[in-house]
Amino acid sequence: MRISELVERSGVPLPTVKFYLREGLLMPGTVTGRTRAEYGEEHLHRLGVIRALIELVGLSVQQVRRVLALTATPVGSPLELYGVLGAAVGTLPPEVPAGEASVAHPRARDALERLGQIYDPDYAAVAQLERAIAAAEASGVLLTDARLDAYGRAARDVARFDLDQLPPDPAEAVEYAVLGTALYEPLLIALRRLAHQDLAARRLGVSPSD
Amino acid sequence: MRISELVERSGVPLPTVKFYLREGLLMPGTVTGRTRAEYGEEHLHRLGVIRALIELVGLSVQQVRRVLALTATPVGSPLELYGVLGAAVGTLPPEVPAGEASVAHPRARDALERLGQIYDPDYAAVAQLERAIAAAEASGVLLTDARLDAYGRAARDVARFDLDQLPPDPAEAVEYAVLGTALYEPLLIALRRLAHQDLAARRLGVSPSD
DNA sequence: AAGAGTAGATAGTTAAACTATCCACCACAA
DNA sequence: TTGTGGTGGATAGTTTAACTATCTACTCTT
Repeated sequence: MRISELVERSGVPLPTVKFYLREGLLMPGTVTGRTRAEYGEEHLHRLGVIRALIELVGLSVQQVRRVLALTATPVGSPLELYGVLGAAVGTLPPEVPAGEASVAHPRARDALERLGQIYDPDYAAVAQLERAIAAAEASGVLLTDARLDAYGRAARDVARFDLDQLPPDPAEAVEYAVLGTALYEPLLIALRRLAHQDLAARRLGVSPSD
Repeated sequence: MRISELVERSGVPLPTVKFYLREGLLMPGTVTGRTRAEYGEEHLHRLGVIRALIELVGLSVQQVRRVLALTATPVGSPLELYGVLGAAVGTLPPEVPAGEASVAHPRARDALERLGQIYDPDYAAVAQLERAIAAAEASGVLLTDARLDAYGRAARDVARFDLDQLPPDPAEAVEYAVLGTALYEPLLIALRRLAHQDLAARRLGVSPSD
Protein backbone atom coordinates (compact mmCIF):
# COMPACT_ATOMS: atom_id res chain seq x y z
CA MET A 1 0.00 0.00 0.00
CA ARG A 2 1.05 3.61 -0.43
CA ILE A 3 1.70 5.93 2.47
CA SER A 4 -1.68 7.60 2.08
CA GLU A 5 -3.43 4.30 2.69
CA LEU A 6 -1.17 3.59 5.66
CA VAL A 7 -2.17 6.96 7.09
CA GLU A 8 -5.84 6.34 6.51
CA ARG A 9 -5.91 2.81 7.91
CA SER A 10 -3.78 3.57 10.96
CA GLY A 11 -5.36 6.90 11.79
CA VAL A 12 -1.93 8.39 12.39
CA PRO A 13 -1.44 11.78 10.64
CA LEU A 14 0.95 11.91 7.70
CA PRO A 15 3.45 14.30 9.33
CA THR A 16 3.60 11.99 12.32
CA VAL A 17 4.21 8.92 10.19
CA LYS A 18 7.03 10.78 8.47
CA PHE A 19 8.35 11.74 11.89
CA TYR A 20 8.39 8.09 13.02
CA LEU A 21 10.17 7.16 9.79
CA ARG A 22 12.78 9.82 10.45
CA GLU A 23 13.20 8.71 14.03
CA GLY A 24 13.60 5.11 13.05
CA LEU A 25 10.57 3.79 14.93
CA LEU A 26 8.91 2.73 11.71
CA MET A 27 10.96 0.79 9.19
CA PRO A 28 11.09 2.31 5.67
CA GLY A 29 8.92 0.79 2.96
CA THR A 30 10.35 -0.87 -0.11
CA VAL A 31 11.27 1.85 -2.58
CA THR A 32 9.58 1.42 -5.96
CA GLY A 33 10.69 4.65 -7.59
CA ARG A 34 12.22 8.01 -6.89
CA THR A 35 9.01 9.24 -5.28
CA ARG A 36 7.24 6.04 -4.43
CA ALA A 37 7.50 3.41 -1.70
CA GLU A 38 5.37 0.43 -0.79
CA TYR A 39 4.23 -0.42 2.74
CA GLY A 40 2.76 -3.66 4.06
CA GLU A 41 0.70 -5.05 6.92
CA GLU A 42 3.79 -5.16 9.11
CA HIS A 43 4.01 -1.37 8.88
CA LEU A 44 0.41 -1.08 9.95
CA HIS A 45 1.01 -3.40 12.89
CA ARG A 46 4.15 -1.55 13.85
CA LEU A 47 2.28 1.76 13.84
CA GLY A 48 -0.30 0.22 16.17
CA VAL A 49 2.40 -0.91 18.56
CA ILE A 50 4.07 2.51 18.48
CA ARG A 51 0.84 4.34 19.23
CA ALA A 52 -0.07 1.91 22.01
CA LEU A 53 3.31 2.24 23.68
CA ILE A 54 3.28 6.03 23.42
CA GLU A 55 -0.35 6.93 24.06
CA LEU A 56 -1.52 4.06 26.21
CA VAL A 57 1.58 2.95 28.09
CA GLY A 58 3.15 6.42 28.17
CA LEU A 59 6.63 5.63 26.87
CA SER A 60 8.76 8.30 25.21
CA VAL A 61 9.81 8.05 21.58
CA GLN A 62 13.30 7.11 22.70
CA GLN A 63 12.01 4.35 24.94
CA VAL A 64 9.81 3.00 22.16
CA ARG A 65 12.85 2.92 19.90
CA ARG A 66 14.71 0.79 22.43
CA VAL A 67 11.79 -1.54 23.02
CA LEU A 68 11.35 -2.07 19.30
CA ALA A 69 15.07 -2.59 18.83
CA LEU A 70 14.90 -5.36 21.41
CA THR A 71 12.16 -7.16 19.52
CA ALA A 72 14.65 -7.53 16.67
CA THR A 73 17.32 -9.02 18.94
CA PRO A 74 18.15 -12.64 18.10
CA VAL A 75 18.56 -14.85 21.16
CA GLY A 76 19.80 -18.42 21.38
CA SER A 77 17.49 -19.84 23.97
CA PRO A 78 14.09 -18.30 24.71
CA LEU A 79 15.00 -18.26 28.37
CA GLU A 80 18.10 -16.17 27.72
CA LEU A 81 15.72 -13.48 26.71
CA TYR A 82 14.95 -12.04 30.09
CA GLY A 83 18.65 -11.83 30.74
CA VAL A 84 19.05 -9.78 27.56
CA LEU A 85 16.08 -7.67 28.54
CA GLY A 86 17.58 -7.11 31.95
CA ALA A 87 20.95 -6.07 30.66
CA ALA A 88 19.32 -3.59 28.27
CA VAL A 89 18.29 -0.14 29.27
CA GLY A 90 15.17 0.30 31.33
CA THR A 91 12.09 1.23 29.41
CA LEU A 92 9.71 2.60 31.97
CA PRO A 93 9.75 6.15 33.28
CA PRO A 94 11.58 7.48 35.12
CA GLU A 95 14.53 6.91 32.90
CA VAL A 96 17.64 5.70 34.65
CA PRO A 97 20.56 7.95 33.54
CA ALA A 98 23.26 6.11 31.64
CA GLY A 99 26.01 6.72 34.16
CA GLU A 100 23.93 5.35 36.98
CA ALA A 101 24.16 1.80 35.72
CA SER A 102 26.98 -0.45 36.92
CA VAL A 103 27.63 1.55 40.06
CA ALA A 104 26.98 0.13 43.47
CA HIS A 105 23.37 -0.30 44.53
CA PRO A 106 23.70 -1.14 48.20
CA ARG A 107 20.03 -1.02 49.15
CA ALA A 108 18.99 -3.04 46.13
CA ARG A 109 21.70 -5.60 46.87
CA ASP A 110 20.51 -6.04 50.43
CA ALA A 111 16.96 -6.43 49.25
CA LEU A 112 17.82 -9.03 46.62
CA GLU A 113 20.01 -10.90 49.05
CA ARG A 114 17.15 -11.09 51.45
CA LEU A 115 14.88 -12.40 48.71
CA GLY A 116 17.48 -14.96 47.77
CA GLN A 117 17.78 -13.62 44.24
CA ILE A 118 20.83 -13.02 42.12
CA TYR A 119 22.34 -9.54 42.22
CA ASP A 120 23.91 -8.16 39.06
CA PRO A 121 24.65 -4.42 39.07
CA ASP A 122 24.45 -4.39 35.27
CA TYR A 123 20.75 -5.15 35.31
CA ALA A 124 18.81 -1.97 34.68
CA ALA A 125 16.07 -3.18 36.99
CA VAL A 126 18.56 -3.16 39.87
CA ALA A 127 19.04 0.57 39.37
CA GLN A 128 15.27 0.97 39.26
CA LEU A 129 14.94 -0.94 42.52
CA GLU A 130 17.59 1.25 44.09
CA ARG A 131 15.74 4.39 43.02
CA ALA A 132 12.43 3.10 44.26
CA ILE A 133 13.93 2.45 47.68
CA ALA A 134 15.67 5.84 47.65
CA ALA A 135 12.40 7.56 46.78
CA ALA A 136 10.65 5.92 49.70
CA GLU A 137 13.44 6.89 52.06
CA ALA A 138 13.52 10.47 50.82
CA SER A 139 9.82 10.69 51.55
CA GLY A 140 10.17 9.38 55.06
CA VAL A 141 8.48 6.10 54.21
CA LEU A 142 10.78 3.20 54.78
CA LEU A 143 10.83 -0.22 53.22
CA THR A 144 10.39 -2.92 55.83
CA ASP A 145 11.55 -6.48 55.34
CA ALA A 146 7.96 -7.65 55.66
CA ARG A 147 6.91 -5.44 52.77
CA LEU A 148 9.84 -6.54 50.67
CA ASP A 149 8.89 -10.16 51.27
CA ALA A 150 5.26 -9.56 50.40
CA TYR A 151 6.03 -7.63 47.22
CA GLY A 152 8.82 -9.98 46.25
CA ARG A 153 6.54 -12.98 46.55
CA ALA A 154 3.81 -11.35 44.47
CA ALA A 155 6.31 -10.25 41.82
CA ARG A 156 7.66 -13.78 41.69
CA ASP A 157 4.20 -15.26 41.24
CA VAL A 158 3.55 -12.99 38.30
CA ALA A 159 6.98 -13.62 36.81
CA ARG A 160 6.52 -17.37 37.07
CA PHE A 161 3.29 -17.10 35.16
CA ASP A 162 4.96 -14.94 32.52
CA LEU A 163 7.75 -17.44 31.99
CA ASP A 164 5.32 -20.33 31.79
CA GLN A 165 3.48 -18.55 29.00
CA LEU A 166 6.61 -17.93 26.95
CA PRO A 167 5.96 -19.10 23.37
CA PRO A 168 8.30 -21.85 22.18
CA ASP A 169 9.13 -20.07 18.92
CA PRO A 170 12.16 -17.78 19.50
CA ALA A 171 10.94 -14.90 17.35
CA GLU A 172 7.54 -14.94 19.00
CA ALA A 173 9.16 -15.27 22.41
CA VAL A 174 11.11 -12.07 21.91
CA GLU A 175 8.05 -10.06 20.95
CA TYR A 176 6.10 -11.59 23.84
CA ALA A 177 8.78 -10.90 26.42
CA VAL A 178 9.60 -7.38 25.31
CA LEU A 179 6.09 -6.14 24.67
CA GLY A 180 4.77 -8.11 27.62
CA THR A 181 7.17 -6.39 29.96
CA ALA A 182 6.04 -2.97 28.78
CA LEU A 183 2.36 -3.73 28.29
CA TYR A 184 1.55 -5.72 31.39
CA GLU A 185 3.14 -3.37 33.89
CA PRO A 186 0.28 -0.84 33.76
CA LEU A 187 -2.08 -3.80 34.10
CA LEU A 188 -0.50 -4.93 37.35
CA ILE A 189 -0.50 -1.38 38.69
CA ALA A 190 -4.15 -0.82 37.84
CA LEU A 191 -5.13 -4.15 39.40
CA ARG A 192 -3.29 -3.30 42.60
CA ARG A 193 -5.17 -0.02 42.92
CA LEU A 194 -8.48 -1.69 42.22
CA ALA A 195 -7.70 -4.38 44.77
CA HIS A 196 -7.05 -1.65 47.34
CA GLN A 197 -10.45 -0.21 46.71
CA ASP A 198 -12.21 -3.53 46.63
CA LEU A 199 -10.61 -4.78 49.83
CA ALA A 200 -11.21 -1.46 51.58
CA ALA A 201 -14.86 -1.57 50.60
CA ARG A 202 -15.23 -5.12 51.83
CA ARG A 203 -13.60 -4.36 55.15
CA LEU A 204 -15.96 -1.45 55.57
CA GLY A 205 -18.78 -3.96 55.47
CA VAL A 206 -20.08 -3.58 51.92
CA SER A 207 -19.66 -7.29 51.41
CA PRO A 208 -18.46 -9.81 53.99
CA SER A 209 -16.60 -12.13 51.64
CA ASP A 210 -12.83 -12.33 51.34
CA MET B 1 14.41 29.19 58.81
CA ARG B 2 14.72 31.61 55.90
CA ILE B 3 14.45 30.55 52.29
CA SER B 4 18.21 30.56 51.81
CA GLU B 5 18.62 27.93 54.50
CA LEU B 6 15.79 25.89 53.00
CA VAL B 7 17.61 26.02 49.68
CA GLU B 8 20.89 25.00 51.22
CA ARG B 9 19.53 22.15 53.33
CA SER B 10 17.29 20.71 50.61
CA GLY B 11 19.76 21.09 47.77
CA VAL B 12 16.98 22.43 45.54
CA PRO B 13 17.98 25.64 43.66
CA LEU B 14 16.31 28.89 44.71
CA PRO B 15 14.52 29.51 41.40
CA THR B 16 13.11 26.00 41.58
CA VAL B 17 11.86 26.48 45.13
CA LYS B 18 10.17 29.67 44.03
CA PHE B 19 8.69 27.78 41.11
CA TYR B 20 7.24 25.15 43.43
CA LEU B 21 5.81 27.90 45.62
CA ARG B 22 4.18 29.49 42.59
CA GLU B 23 2.82 26.17 41.43
CA GLY B 24 1.38 25.40 44.83
CA LEU B 25 3.44 22.27 45.44
CA LEU B 26 5.17 23.84 48.41
CA MET B 27 3.01 25.64 50.95
CA PRO B 28 4.00 29.27 51.61
CA GLY B 29 5.96 30.07 54.75
CA THR B 30 4.56 32.24 57.51
CA VAL B 31 5.02 35.84 56.45
CA THR B 32 7.00 37.86 58.98
CA GLY B 33 7.33 41.04 56.98
CA ARG B 34 6.97 42.53 53.53
CA THR B 35 10.08 40.77 52.30
CA ARG B 36 10.47 38.01 54.80
CA ALA B 37 8.93 34.61 55.43
CA GLU B 38 9.73 31.79 57.80
CA TYR B 39 9.93 28.13 56.79
CA GLY B 40 9.96 25.06 58.99
CA GLU B 41 10.90 21.39 58.97
CA GLU B 42 7.64 20.54 57.23
CA HIS B 43 8.77 22.60 54.25
CA LEU B 44 12.02 20.69 54.13
CA HIS B 45 10.18 17.39 54.27
CA ARG B 46 7.74 18.51 51.63
CA LEU B 47 10.60 19.47 49.32
CA GLY B 48 12.07 16.00 49.80
CA VAL B 49 8.76 14.40 48.87
CA ILE B 50 8.40 16.63 45.81
CA ARG B 51 11.87 15.82 44.53
CA ALA B 52 11.41 12.10 45.17
CA LEU B 53 8.09 12.02 43.31
CA ILE B 54 9.46 14.01 40.38
CA GLU B 55 13.00 12.72 40.01
CA LEU B 56 12.73 9.20 41.37
CA VAL B 57 9.13 8.18 40.63
CA GLY B 58 8.84 10.29 37.47
CA LEU B 59 5.61 12.13 38.16
CA SER B 60 4.84 15.45 36.50
CA VAL B 61 4.43 18.64 38.50
CA GLN B 62 0.68 18.44 37.99
CA GLN B 63 0.54 14.87 39.24
CA VAL B 64 2.61 15.76 42.28
CA ARG B 65 0.19 18.58 43.02
CA ARG B 66 -2.71 16.13 43.00
CA VAL B 67 -0.89 13.58 45.14
CA LEU B 68 0.00 16.23 47.70
CA ALA B 69 -3.53 17.61 47.66
CA LEU B 70 -4.77 14.15 48.55
CA THR B 71 -2.51 13.92 51.58
CA ALA B 72 -4.42 16.91 52.94
CA THR B 73 -7.80 15.25 52.44
CA PRO B 74 -9.63 14.54 55.68
CA VAL B 75 -11.33 11.15 55.78
CA GLY B 76 -13.70 9.72 58.34
CA SER B 77 -12.46 6.19 58.54
CA PRO B 78 -8.94 5.25 57.48
CA LEU B 79 -10.41 2.55 55.28
CA GLU B 80 -12.47 5.07 53.34
CA LEU B 81 -9.21 6.37 52.12
CA TYR B 82 -8.65 4.02 49.25
CA GLY B 83 -12.10 4.82 48.01
CA VAL B 84 -11.20 8.50 48.01
CA LEU B 85 -7.94 7.69 46.31
CA GLY B 86 -9.78 5.72 43.68
CA ALA B 87 -12.29 8.43 42.94
CA ALA B 88 -9.47 10.94 42.49
CA VAL B 89 -7.59 11.42 39.30
CA GLY B 90 -4.96 8.92 38.36
CA THR B 91 -1.47 9.91 39.31
CA LEU B 92 0.74 7.66 37.28
CA PRO B 93 1.71 8.16 33.64
CA PRO B 94 0.12 7.90 31.24
CA GLU B 95 -2.37 10.44 32.41
CA VAL B 96 -5.98 9.53 31.86
CA PRO B 97 -7.70 12.50 30.13
CA ALA B 98 -10.46 14.08 32.16
CA GLY B 99 -13.23 13.26 29.73
CA GLU B 100 -12.30 9.61 29.68
CA ALA B 101 -13.47 9.04 33.23
CA SER B 102 -17.07 8.00 33.87
CA VAL B 103 -17.60 6.58 30.40
CA ALA B 104 -18.13 2.90 29.82
CA HIS B 105 -15.14 0.64 30.24
CA PRO B 106 -16.41 -2.64 28.86
CA ARG B 107 -13.19 -4.62 28.92
CA ALA B 108 -12.33 -3.46 32.42
CA ARG B 109 -15.81 -4.35 33.60
CA ASP B 110 -15.56 -7.85 32.23
CA ALA B 111 -12.18 -8.28 33.86
CA LEU B 112 -13.36 -7.08 37.24
CA GLU B 113 -16.47 -9.20 37.02
CA ARG B 114 -14.34 -12.22 36.41
CA LEU B 115 -12.17 -11.35 39.39
CA GLY B 116 -15.28 -10.90 41.52
CA GLN B 117 -14.42 -7.29 42.30
CA ILE B 118 -16.63 -4.25 42.41
CA TYR B 119 -16.85 -2.18 39.24
CA ASP B 120 -17.26 1.59 39.54
CA PRO B 121 -16.65 3.59 36.34
CA ASP B 122 -15.76 6.61 38.44
CA TYR B 123 -12.62 4.95 39.73
CA ALA B 124 -9.62 6.30 37.86
CA ALA B 125 -7.95 2.92 38.07
CA VAL B 126 -10.78 1.44 36.02
CA ALA B 127 -9.88 3.76 33.16
CA GLN B 128 -6.24 2.76 33.59
CA LEU B 129 -7.19 -0.89 33.43
CA GLU B 130 -9.19 -0.26 30.29
CA ARG B 131 -6.25 1.45 28.65
CA ALA B 132 -3.85 -1.27 29.66
CA ILE B 133 -6.09 -3.86 28.03
CA ALA B 134 -6.56 -1.63 24.97
CA ALA B 135 -2.79 -1.23 24.64
CA ALA B 136 -2.28 -4.98 24.70
CA GLU B 137 -4.97 -5.51 22.10
CA ALA B 138 -3.62 -2.77 19.84
CA SER B 139 -0.26 -4.51 19.94
CA GLY B 140 -1.70 -7.88 19.02
CA VAL B 141 -1.08 -9.30 22.48
CA LEU B 142 -4.28 -10.35 24.10
CA LEU B 143 -5.18 -10.67 27.74
CA THR B 144 -6.17 -14.22 28.61
CA ASP B 145 -8.34 -15.10 31.55
CA ALA B 146 -5.48 -17.11 33.01
CA ARG B 147 -3.23 -14.07 32.98
CA LEU B 148 -5.91 -11.91 34.47
CA ASP B 149 -6.37 -14.41 37.27
CA ALA B 150 -2.65 -14.65 37.95
CA TYR B 151 -2.13 -10.89 37.96
CA GLY B 152 -5.29 -10.26 39.90
CA ARG B 153 -4.27 -12.69 42.62
CA ALA B 154 -0.82 -11.15 42.93
CA ALA B 155 -2.25 -7.64 43.01
CA ARG B 156 -4.67 -8.73 45.71
CA ASP B 157 -1.90 -10.23 47.82
CA VAL B 158 0.02 -6.98 47.70
CA ALA B 159 -3.07 -4.90 48.39
CA ARG B 160 -3.97 -7.03 51.38
CA PHE B 161 -0.53 -6.44 52.83
CA ASP B 162 -0.84 -2.71 52.19
CA LEU B 163 -4.16 -2.51 53.99
CA ASP B 164 -2.87 -4.53 56.93
CA GLN B 165 -0.04 -2.04 57.35
CA LEU B 166 -2.35 0.99 57.38
CA PRO B 167 -1.48 3.14 60.41
CA PRO B 168 -4.35 3.62 62.86
CA ASP B 169 -3.89 7.39 63.03
CA PRO B 170 -6.01 9.01 60.28
CA ALA B 171 -3.51 11.70 59.34
CA GLU B 172 -0.70 9.18 59.10
CA ALA B 173 -2.94 6.79 57.21
CA VAL B 174 -3.58 9.34 54.50
CA GLU B 175 0.09 10.04 53.94
CA TYR B 176 0.85 6.32 53.99
CA ALA B 177 -1.88 5.44 51.51
CA VAL B 178 -1.24 8.27 49.09
CA LEU B 179 2.54 8.18 49.09
CA GLY B 180 2.55 4.40 49.31
CA THR B 181 0.47 4.12 46.18
CA ALA B 182 2.89 6.30 44.25
CA LEU B 183 6.13 5.12 45.84
CA TYR B 184 5.62 1.39 45.92
CA GLU B 185 4.49 1.00 42.34
CA PRO B 186 8.00 1.34 40.89
CA LEU B 187 9.11 -1.13 43.55
CA LEU B 188 6.67 -3.76 42.38
CA ILE B 189 7.62 -3.19 38.75
CA ALA B 190 11.34 -3.46 39.45
CA LEU B 191 10.82 -6.63 41.49
CA ARG B 192 8.82 -8.22 38.70
CA ARG B 193 11.59 -7.58 36.21
CA LEU B 194 14.21 -8.90 38.57
CA ALA B 195 12.11 -11.99 39.23
CA HIS B 196 11.95 -12.58 35.47
CA GLN B 197 15.70 -12.56 35.29
CA ASP B 198 16.21 -14.64 38.38
CA LEU B 199 13.70 -17.30 37.34
CA ALA B 200 15.06 -17.37 33.80
CA ALA B 201 18.57 -17.84 35.11
CA ARG B 202 17.46 -20.64 37.43
CA ARG B 203 15.61 -22.44 34.70
CA LEU B 204 18.70 -22.22 32.54
CA GLY B 205 20.44 -24.25 35.21
CA VAL B 206 22.44 -21.64 37.07
CA SER B 207 20.91 -22.76 40.33
CA PRO B 208 18.50 -25.64 40.83
CA SER B 209 16.45 -24.15 43.66
CA ASP B 210 12.94 -22.72 43.36
C1' DA C 1 23.47 54.06 56.73
C1' DA C 2 24.57 50.30 53.86
C1' DG C 3 24.91 45.82 52.19
C1' DA C 4 22.80 41.41 51.87
C1' DG C 5 18.68 38.98 51.49
C1' DT C 6 13.85 38.56 50.04
C1' DA C 7 9.10 38.49 47.86
C1' DG C 8 6.77 38.83 43.86
C1' DA C 9 6.64 39.47 39.00
C1' DT C 10 8.11 38.70 34.44
C1' DA C 11 10.83 36.85 30.93
C1' DG C 12 13.95 33.47 28.89
C1' DT C 13 15.61 28.53 28.09
C1' DT C 14 15.66 23.80 26.84
C1' DA C 15 13.87 19.52 25.25
C1' DA C 16 10.42 16.52 23.47
C1' DA C 17 6.98 15.45 20.23
C1' DC C 18 4.93 16.60 16.98
C1' DT C 19 3.06 19.67 12.86
C1' DA C 20 3.41 22.28 8.77
C1' DT C 21 5.59 23.69 4.42
C1' DC C 22 8.34 23.50 0.57
C1' DC C 23 10.17 21.65 -3.48
C1' DA C 24 11.26 18.80 -7.06
C1' DC C 25 9.50 15.05 -9.37
C1' DC C 26 7.23 11.05 -10.84
C1' DA C 27 3.03 8.35 -12.17
C1' DC C 28 -1.06 7.88 -14.20
C1' DA C 29 -5.41 9.57 -16.52
C1' DA C 30 -7.56 12.22 -19.99
C1' DT D 1 1.41 14.49 -23.66
C1' DT D 2 0.21 17.32 -20.51
C1' DG D 3 -1.65 18.37 -16.27
C1' DT D 4 -2.89 17.04 -11.61
C1' DG D 5 -2.06 15.24 -7.53
C1' DG D 6 0.37 12.15 -4.46
C1' DT D 7 5.28 11.40 -2.86
C1' DG D 8 10.05 11.54 -0.64
C1' DG D 9 13.21 14.26 1.63
C1' DA D 10 14.38 18.38 3.89
C1' DT D 11 13.67 22.18 6.82
C1' DA D 12 11.27 25.08 9.80
C1' DG D 13 7.66 26.16 13.14
C1' DT D 14 4.58 25.03 17.31
C1' DT D 15 3.28 23.62 21.76
C1' DT D 16 3.89 22.22 26.41
C1' DA D 17 6.45 21.24 30.48
C1' DA D 18 9.77 22.29 33.78
C1' DC D 19 12.61 24.87 35.01
C1' DT D 20 16.07 29.09 35.17
C1' DA D 21 17.26 33.85 35.25
C1' DT D 22 16.42 38.77 36.12
C1' DC D 23 14.48 42.69 37.89
C1' DT D 24 12.63 45.71 41.24
C1' DA D 25 11.34 47.48 45.30
C1' DC D 26 11.87 46.98 49.91
C1' DT D 27 13.49 45.64 54.53
C1' DC D 28 16.12 43.56 58.00
C1' DT D 29 20.43 43.41 60.33
C1' DT D 30 24.59 45.32 61.64
